Amino acid sequence: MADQTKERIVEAAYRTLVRQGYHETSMKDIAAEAGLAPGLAHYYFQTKEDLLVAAIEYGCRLGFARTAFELAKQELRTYPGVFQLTFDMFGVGLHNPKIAAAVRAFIDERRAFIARLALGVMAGMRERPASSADAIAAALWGSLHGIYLQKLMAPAFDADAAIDALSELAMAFATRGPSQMQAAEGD
Amino acid sequence: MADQTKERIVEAAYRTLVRQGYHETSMKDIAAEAGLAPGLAHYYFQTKEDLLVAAIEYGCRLGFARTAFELAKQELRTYPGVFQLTFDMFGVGLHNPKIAAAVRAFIDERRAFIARLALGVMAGMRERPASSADAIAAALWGSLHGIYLQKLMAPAFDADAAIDALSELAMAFATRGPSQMQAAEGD
Amino acid sequence: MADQTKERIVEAAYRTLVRQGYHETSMKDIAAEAGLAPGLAHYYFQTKEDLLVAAIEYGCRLGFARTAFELAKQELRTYPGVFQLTFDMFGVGLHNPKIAAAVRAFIDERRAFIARLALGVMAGMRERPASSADAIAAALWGSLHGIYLQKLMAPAFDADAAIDALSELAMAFATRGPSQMQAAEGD
Amino acid sequence: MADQTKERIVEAAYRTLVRQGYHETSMKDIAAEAGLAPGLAHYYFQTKEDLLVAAIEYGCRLGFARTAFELAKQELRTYPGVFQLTFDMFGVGLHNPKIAAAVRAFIDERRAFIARLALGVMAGMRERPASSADAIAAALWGSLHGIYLQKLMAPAFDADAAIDALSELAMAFATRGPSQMQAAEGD
DNA sequence: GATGAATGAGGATTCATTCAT
DNA sequence: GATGAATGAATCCTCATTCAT
Repeated sequence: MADQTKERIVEAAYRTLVRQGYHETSMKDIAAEAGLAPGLAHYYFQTKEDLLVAAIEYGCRLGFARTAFELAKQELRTYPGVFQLTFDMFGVGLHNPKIAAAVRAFIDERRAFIARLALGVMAGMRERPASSADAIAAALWGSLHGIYLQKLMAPAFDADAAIDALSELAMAFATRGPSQMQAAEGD
Repeated sequence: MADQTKERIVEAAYRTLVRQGYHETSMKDIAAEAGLAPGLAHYYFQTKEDLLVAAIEYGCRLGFARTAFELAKQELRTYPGVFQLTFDMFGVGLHNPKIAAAVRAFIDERRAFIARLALGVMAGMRERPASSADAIAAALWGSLHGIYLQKLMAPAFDADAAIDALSELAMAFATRGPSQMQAAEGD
Repeated sequence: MADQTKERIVEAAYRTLVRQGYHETSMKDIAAEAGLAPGLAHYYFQTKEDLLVAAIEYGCRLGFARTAFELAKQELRTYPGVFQLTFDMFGVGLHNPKIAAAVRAFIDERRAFIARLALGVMAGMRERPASSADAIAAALWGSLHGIYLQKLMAPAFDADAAIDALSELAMAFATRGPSQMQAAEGD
Repeated sequence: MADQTKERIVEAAYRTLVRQGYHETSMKDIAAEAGLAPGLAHYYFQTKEDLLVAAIEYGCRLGFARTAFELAKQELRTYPGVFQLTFDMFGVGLHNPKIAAAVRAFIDERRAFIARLALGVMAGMRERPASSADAIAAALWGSLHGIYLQKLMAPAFDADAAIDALSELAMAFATRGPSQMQAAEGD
């Protein structure tokens, strides 16, 4: 029962945070969304920060665990809330170490996943790329999130087209023959 | 004198916002940083939002107007404050239309710049890419900002390597011969 | 306990408002008068306006429910605070719809009471007056409050004498025979 | 030229005060309405209070100097602003001696006028009234202003009917024969 | 475990007033 | 006389947090 209540608070916090953002969400708002007394949130979570960390984790549990570019498009459509909250948290994390840690963990987890994909692709490449799988993963992660960001800021933005373009870039990279430049040199 | 004072406030606002973030920065803080009376900030800017918009613009004026990937690396090193503030603003803009507009303007301006670069590159390509210059610009903008983001969240993160990787991706794309896949098919 | 506290705040608000007037009374003043924390007044009343409306109602509860002219004199002596607050509120209500509503309700209630009296008197009159009971009630209400007003503005003003004069007017009206003018004409 | 500017400020103050009320009107508002610099009002009037007193006097100069009940009705229609400002000032004057003095002067002037009317009427009465001309004037002044007040608070209120009723009362008084009650007794 | 009243510090904003130009 | 920038105190209101019940 205790655990159920705690979960209820976290869920309510997640919903409210996605809707209103960190600074516009009061503990009272969260308690009200959960249908509980204002003081109770503080029984389970010492501070607002602690509750926020839990809410981020909850948001991560919700989505995430897909594959490649095609899935990225679905992801954005299916769990827009996760991204909204994530970006909101980036801002907070910039000035708040506790939140920063939670956000960092989230970034790392996601990038590790993409790094595994990158390693798989690189394994099949004729020519070793100069960049490490890690750096490539970072670039791809960054690209995807930069696209999500643009979509959030301007809902009319064509995120699918951007992801397709990114995919084209990545495919050109993965499937390139002997570098054209070198080829030209070797000519 | 009036304009000087206004500028002084904007500068102070910029510094304070970069250091502490929007919600942790009070108008009083800004006035103190500028060495002026608390009420004065409101004399020049009706609301905190208005001052923030001016600070964003100031931040933009500060940096920006470079060229390609190599310059991106320098940019990040030279004006990390701009990016920090920008990401902070993303978070605020998610829930605040006035800020959102300022951020959107900033995104658009930068992406247009990259789109011009992309067009230049595409002009030299043997094979027309399936994606539009705009979509490619969006993908690249996203990629760069995603990388900046990771750098901000984890200062140990090797942004240069990630940008190099991205550059490799982009070069592979720009210089690819007849698509390998097609080539293979055509074999 | 909650209700008691709320009542305590309203009482304190009433006392302070009577003493200092709406605009010279801060929420902090009221809380201090009640011996409570500054934030508490806002816990029970969302805005200063809301608390003011409650204070007006409280002031009304305090006095009011008497009979005729003789009682009006006592009223003024016994509850001068109610009238002071009322007139203060007229001023505020002139520019503030929420307060205006409260004041209006107060006016209507009092006038309805006087209208009942007027109806009783008129029932006993030989000659139907040209004016409606309502208009007469309005005139009498106005008269009494106009007198209160003069008393407030100049404490030396002889309100009793003015009420006596009004009473004489009203009695002359209530007890008049066939109009003298008509009588003279008819002679 | 100096006098013209001063007058311009007073006029602007009057208009603004009527529109917005004392506490919602800032010195800046008044200066803006006059099309002058914010600091200038303080050159001619040491404090906001002083300017307000001048504005009240100006308002009085504007209207006022009519005759009896029929004129009272016109007055209300012709100069509603004066009354609005007057009542607003009553509220302020309740807590501000300087304003109170201005308001008191205004009351006295008006009542003296009505007292002269009352004396004239009483001179023609067969039977000396028990009340003094002064007390009667006070009652009538009160009545008229009470009616104005109701009109201001509820524009739909039929002030004309109320003034007619008051007129009927007064006429009954002025034209009564030997008091009915006494007459009855004496029967 | 749960409630919600109570606390008090802090924030944005307004404004009468002053003063150098 | 006139300007408008500058001051800083004061106001309403919000909210994380505590605590008695």
